[in-house]
Amino acid sequence: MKEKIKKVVEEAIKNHFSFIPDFNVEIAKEAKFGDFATNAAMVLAKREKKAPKTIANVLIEEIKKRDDLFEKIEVAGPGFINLFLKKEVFQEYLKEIEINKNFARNDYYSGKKIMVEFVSANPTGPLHVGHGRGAVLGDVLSNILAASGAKVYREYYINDAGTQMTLLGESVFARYMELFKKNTAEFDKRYYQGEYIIELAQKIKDKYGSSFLEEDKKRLSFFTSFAKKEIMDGIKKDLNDFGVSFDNFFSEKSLYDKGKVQQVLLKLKEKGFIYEKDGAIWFASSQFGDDKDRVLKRSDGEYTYFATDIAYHEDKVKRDFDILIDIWGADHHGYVSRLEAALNCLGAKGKLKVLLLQLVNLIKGGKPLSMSTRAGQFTTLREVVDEVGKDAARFIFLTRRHDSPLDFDLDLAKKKSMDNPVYYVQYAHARISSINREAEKRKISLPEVNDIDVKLLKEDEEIKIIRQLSIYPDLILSVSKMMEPHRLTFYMQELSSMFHKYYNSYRVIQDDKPLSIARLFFVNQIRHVLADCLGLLGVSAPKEM
RNA sequence: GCGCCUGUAGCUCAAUUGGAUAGAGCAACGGACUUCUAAUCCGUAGGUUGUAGGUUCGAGUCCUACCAGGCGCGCCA
Repeated sequence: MKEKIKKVVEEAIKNHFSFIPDFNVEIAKEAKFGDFATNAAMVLAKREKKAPKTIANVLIEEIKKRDDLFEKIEVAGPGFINLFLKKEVFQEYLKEIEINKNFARNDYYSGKKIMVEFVSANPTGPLHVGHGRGAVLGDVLSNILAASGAKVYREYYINDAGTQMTLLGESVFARYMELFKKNTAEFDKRYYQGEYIIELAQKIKDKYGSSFLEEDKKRLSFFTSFAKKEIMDGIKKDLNDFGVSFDNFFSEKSLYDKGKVQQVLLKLKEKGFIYEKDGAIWFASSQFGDDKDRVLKRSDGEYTYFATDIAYHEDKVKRDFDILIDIWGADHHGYVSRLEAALNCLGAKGKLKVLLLQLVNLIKGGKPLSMSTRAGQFTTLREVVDEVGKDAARFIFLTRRHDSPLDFDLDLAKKKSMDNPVYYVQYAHARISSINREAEKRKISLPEVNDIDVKLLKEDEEIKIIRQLSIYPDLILSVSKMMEPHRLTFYMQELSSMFHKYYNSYRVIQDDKPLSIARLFFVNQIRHVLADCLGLLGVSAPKEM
């Protein structure tokens, strides 16, 4: 609806001025300011060197000439144009929601291929809550971009090469030896400490017995790959149970196996941005906006993580993606500029968009729980999901902007009351479903759309709710532009609140049958929007609670 | 020391991306179920938006400096 009004204003401007400025149409804060308001006149005022109110009056005349959407148009305050829509515009809008199943979709990213790379946790242990936040952000963002016409590809990058993997193998091996009482020394502090390492060792013992006690060159690589596969399977299961799926799991190791790392270094060298110093190989990233140059190959001959990451991102570019979205923990933010530098050098400037995730603090009994993967005292994603449920976990992860820290209150997430936003929203959906059941009981069913008398929906609350419904498509558009899915949860809380209020003041099913039908139709459009939005969030829309 | 993020009601957070009188929930108190689900709703209170300047018709939002907190600054990942 906002977009529609924006076009109307734009037409009016076109007719009188040679220039179309960047202006806003927004929902009015108060009833006396109408339904929507635009700042177009104020923005134009500067360029035209005229008073905003003069310009506003010109625009109003233009709008009135060509459109009959409006009941009243006024100039107010410093030069806002307040637009009062005719009630029937809103009333008719309900039919659009009902008929056009794609009413909340847009084509902003149409024709664009977008990769969203997220989670990408090292296969050295189970996912913790921080990964869960990234998983939901990536998953929902992907849904929204797809709703805006993009062809979205979800990928998980597996860091299955390098020292961490060796350490993982060694950790399991040490536990294995312990099971045979062969290792009297204390368990190395560098090793992964978690309980799951012992379980993996036990698994190997159960399956292969003592066959690894003898010295064997391939022994360690077996432990590494066994642990990696087991852990990765666990991660995939956790993600699956959390409603998060991927199109592809991309292996870092495969980059080495296919020689991609060497290739990309060669490419950078040909461009002349590689040099040797102190026995190491450096990339001149400072020439592309980074603070300083970075090492790609250490003096001991090992490639750095940065080197493989360049190779990986080059691979993404080659796969023809228009936009590359990476979701990282905020502790990696120092890494953004060097990767951007690399992509600039490779001719993919501006394609990368990194979203940084701040920490999740788990709160229980009013106190924070601390966590650290290495120390083995973390709360896993699975534990949280088992405790509060998938719906609550997903929803709460999206109640904050990604770059602000999130306090996740486990007690609150389980509470079945109005302070729990998940239930509040789901309850609205369930209540409408319940109204439907009551209607069915009384043999009231909805006729063809055109046989519904929407003019009966004339209460202020009804119009206000329809107005809120009408900006839902605009919300989807703006969320996909800004890449801020958390706005959806706020929108739904607001819409749910409006519905609950309405429910308490008006009866839907009653003696007046035409009115009952109109209102039944009305609340079901609320339900449609709630269900659509919950669907994008991957949260269920229950019919009863 | 340098860089990034954050700072809004007692608490947790919003604020349509520069718009009109900065809004919700929690916590406190009072009220509403013989009714389509009370997991709901209604009413009462709370503010120098960390501080000081600046930009303009207009600043919580943009710029500068400072204060406080978090994170990062390796030939680690």
